[in-house]
Amino acid sequence: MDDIARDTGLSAMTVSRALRESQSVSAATREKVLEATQRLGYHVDFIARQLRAKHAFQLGVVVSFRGYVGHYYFGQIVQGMQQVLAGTHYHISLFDLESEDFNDPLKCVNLCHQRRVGGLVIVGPGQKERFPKILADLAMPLIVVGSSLGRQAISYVAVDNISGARAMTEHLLDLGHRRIGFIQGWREGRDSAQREQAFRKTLAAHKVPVMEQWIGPGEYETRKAHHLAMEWLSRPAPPTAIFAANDLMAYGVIDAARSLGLRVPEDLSVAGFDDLGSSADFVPALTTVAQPMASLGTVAARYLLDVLQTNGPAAVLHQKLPTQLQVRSSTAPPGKSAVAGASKPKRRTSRRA
Amino acid sequence: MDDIARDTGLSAMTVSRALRESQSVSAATREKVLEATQRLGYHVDFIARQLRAKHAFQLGVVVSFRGYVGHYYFGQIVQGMQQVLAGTHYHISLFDLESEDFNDPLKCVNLCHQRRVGGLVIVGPGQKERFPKILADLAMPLIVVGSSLGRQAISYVAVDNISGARAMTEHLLDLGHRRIGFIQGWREGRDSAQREQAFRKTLAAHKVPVMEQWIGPGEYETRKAHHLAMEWLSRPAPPTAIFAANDLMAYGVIDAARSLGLRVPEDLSVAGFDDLGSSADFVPALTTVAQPMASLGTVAARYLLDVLQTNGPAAVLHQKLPTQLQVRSSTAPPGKSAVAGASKPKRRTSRRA
DNA sequence: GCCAGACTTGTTATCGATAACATTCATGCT
DNA sequence: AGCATGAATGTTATCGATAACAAGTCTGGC
Repeated sequence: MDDIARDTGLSAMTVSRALRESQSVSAATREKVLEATQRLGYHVDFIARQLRAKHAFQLGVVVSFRGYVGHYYFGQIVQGMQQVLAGTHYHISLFDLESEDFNDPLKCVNLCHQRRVGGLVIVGPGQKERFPKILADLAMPLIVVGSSLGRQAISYVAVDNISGARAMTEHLLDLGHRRIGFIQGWREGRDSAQREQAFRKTLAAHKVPVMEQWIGPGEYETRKAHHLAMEWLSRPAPPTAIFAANDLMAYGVIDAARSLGLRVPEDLSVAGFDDLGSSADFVPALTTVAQPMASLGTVAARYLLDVLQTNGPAAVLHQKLPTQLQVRSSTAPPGKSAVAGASKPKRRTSRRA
Repeated sequence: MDDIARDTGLSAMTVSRALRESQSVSAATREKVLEATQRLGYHVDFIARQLRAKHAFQLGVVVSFRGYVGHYYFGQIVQGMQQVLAGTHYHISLFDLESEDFNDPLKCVNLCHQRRVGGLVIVGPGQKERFPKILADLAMPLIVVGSSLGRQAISYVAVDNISGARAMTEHLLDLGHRRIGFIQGWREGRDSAQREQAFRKTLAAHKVPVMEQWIGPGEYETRKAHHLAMEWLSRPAPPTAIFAANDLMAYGVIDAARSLGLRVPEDLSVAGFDDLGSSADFVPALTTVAQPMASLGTVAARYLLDVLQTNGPAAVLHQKLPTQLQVRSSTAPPGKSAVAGASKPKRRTSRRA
């Protein structure tokens, strides 16, 4: 600030230049300025810089606080973003979908302009329908994370549910399973539907019949999946494998199997989707499809930064990140005994962790 | 902006006033201004307002992205903060403990001044040692969330581990348990130590001997607790109840009991600490100590807002929030059979959810 | 009829950094 | 010598909102 200028006998302008540009300031002057800056403990005021630059060096993350911030994924995504932003001047600002009323495009625009947010990351399910219209009003780089939006002119980065579910289904088929159940997630979200479709198509491609009685809703909830699995497994001739649309439901299935005296994976193979942090430590360790959540954040942040730097017309990014099949201890070839039903008691063995 | 002023034939000042103050502007004028504001799609520029007000209407959340953002609690705390901030103009900005180098007090001050952060919320373990010094340099309201700092002149809000662990221990004693194990969390953190101390003291107060062989380290990890419980439970005369310092470890204990053919809670009572979202849905539903994580955020945000509004010298807040005992299905009076050991197979019953 | 006091609106200066333009000074060329 | 060139620095204006102060208007009371 002016103190530095006075201290060094220079003008504020020169100080400003010395602190930013490498050209057009003599080495001796820069030296002096830097020294004084250190000594007086000066630091640029971002707000003022932002006002002049019409730019706040901020990326907004729009998220449902009520429904999603407590979620495991949210932190992962933010962490991925931060990795990209660490080297830059950019920061992350959180916007609450509920309290800000992002349903109203006008308010949304207001807020972003008010805060001079450089770009927006929309996180979480259920946003896809309303954001197209908002974007039209919003001359702002924007990317939706976690939902694939189809062919719309909005950028998104999502996880490739289809290849992930296909890989898992093939894994179960390769093990020899032919009687496979599938537990669905939310009906509203596209993710679960894609996983289910991939499951069905992969079975069909391998000429394995799809058993409609073993496809049912679990809403991504442990408890609902538990109930469903109890039903399936306590009837005669139950499935030999169950593929749940997320890990939490897989936990529920495993628990149901146990309370019926079935061993996992000997009597029933169970597969999930997500690879939650706890899934590797679960007993038995869960076979699942790992979602690259941090990478979602990384890609989103990098995209916005790119767009902001080129400041040309924003290229639309439609990216699906590959999943990774994590084969652990909850899946195995089907045992002969399982066909007989669930009532027969078995000897219990300790499981590999 | 000026457009509004021109449109309404008023001065920018009057427009500014009409949009903020309820006094000192005539109703007719305000009407006109608001109408024009709507029509022209105007919105105040926060950056400019901030520059003038020397104040950014932001609370910084300092958190270890690497270690804590993915954690379940983080979202809860942020959610709690947002509840308080929803009615205000304040927003949440995230600062990464790692990439910002908050170890260096100078850099920390710089950053906060640069961003004009109004107050700081420090989240996560392990901050207590270094922040005192930083605070001295930092003329900024600050509160540490989740760690009790003892008698230092830094505000904190934390969970009352001691009363929580005492309540749980008394619950187990009330049920009739006398052979109770305890699984510790991280050695470094104070939380686990406090829970353990409360456990020991409560036993002592009830003249129940503390069994050192049934107190062991679990590091808050499911798997480690699983191993430890396997060891304890496969020996003769095992404990009839195990109190784990967090829920994840309780899951591990329940799993260990099951793989040894023990029923929970009939043969072994298991208690946790945290009340994770999944714990109520776990089968059996977990008896645990609920931590008011969202309240931590709420209290922290409210404290900072208070301090910022009074702008007098900040009163130091040392608050411990009460926990709540959640009695569910994983604890019960000790069965007679448990004393005999773990090898005898039992009939399996379905459990209450 | 005139003025105190309340009410409403306008003017100027400011927050701090910096873009755009102006100025100074030294060097090298004809 | 005289002037063009360019490097280094200084001046002014600006981003947009608003605090502080100024001024104008209206009311009622003497």
